Amino acid sequence: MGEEKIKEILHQAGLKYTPGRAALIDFLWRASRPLTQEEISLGLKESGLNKVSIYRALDSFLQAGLVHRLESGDRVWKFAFCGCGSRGHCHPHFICRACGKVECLTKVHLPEVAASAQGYIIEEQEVYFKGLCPGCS
Amino acid sequence: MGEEKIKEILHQAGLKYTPGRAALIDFLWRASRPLTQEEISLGLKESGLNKVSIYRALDSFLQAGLVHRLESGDRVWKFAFCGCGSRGHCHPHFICRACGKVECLTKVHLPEVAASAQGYIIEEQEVYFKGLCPGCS
DNA sequence: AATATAAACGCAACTCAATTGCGTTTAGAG
DNA sequence: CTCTAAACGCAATTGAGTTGCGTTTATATT
Repeated sequence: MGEEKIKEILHQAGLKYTPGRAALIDFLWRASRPLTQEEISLGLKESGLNKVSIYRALDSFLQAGLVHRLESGDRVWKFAFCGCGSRGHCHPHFICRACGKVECLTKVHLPEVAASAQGYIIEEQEVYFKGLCPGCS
Repeated sequence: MGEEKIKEILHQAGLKYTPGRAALIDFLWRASRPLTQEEISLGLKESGLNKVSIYRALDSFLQAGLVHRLESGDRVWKFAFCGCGSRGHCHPHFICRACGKVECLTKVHLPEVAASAQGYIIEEQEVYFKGLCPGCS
């Protein structure tokens, strides 16, 4: 992602531009799938961004709606850059039980579920498919 | 739940009948919603079942398909007794962002999603609705 | 009923992702 | 250039969940 675009995104979110955060956004954007802090740390090794700083940056991105955060069954947060803007997850995710990787199924259309039972206010919806990915099946 | 019924369930699962496990199954069955280990410990205080024993019993129940296990966004396992038999979750769950409680939406019908993209083998499906429950809205 | 044995249990110690505290550095507005 | 709040790094802490290990107990078999 271009530096100018990243500056614009951070500015619009009310966050400061720093080399670490720019590298983080670019890395998430290029991955185009949810990543753990560990995966991010490995990928940004040369940038030297601290583990705590990564978590804090991701938290502020989350609050600003720049990323989605999800658990995929192993009690580890995964973060994905997402430009859809909605607070709820805009697309389902596929979790491979063999390699553990998570993918965004941006092309899968989710039908509307009329779950507006009495008194329930539904703000977000998350859908997970679990099984084997093409590489593992 | 009756003692005979519990004995039958445990026997069918190849597990021994113990007072602790019987109390655990009955408690989960009466709750009819996913509970954390902490909630279970509080509810079974008088039974004195140890935290580790609860986790180990729940794990064996999980393997036997007697319970479902899910994460509801706070990195804490929740376990629910479920007689549906399927390994995948047979119904969606509602998570209240205010009180944190999770409910099984057994009455909500999930439409089939044709997500059988090339190479993906889908074994389970989990659907979460997040928002406010009747008590918190 | 007695015995054998594998499962279940309790306690203490451990793991590890995530968070907190705190002092230092830096971005960016004025 | 200066000032201030945001961002950062390091070390210590938290807490759900797990592991090791010795003891107890359910239950099948003699």
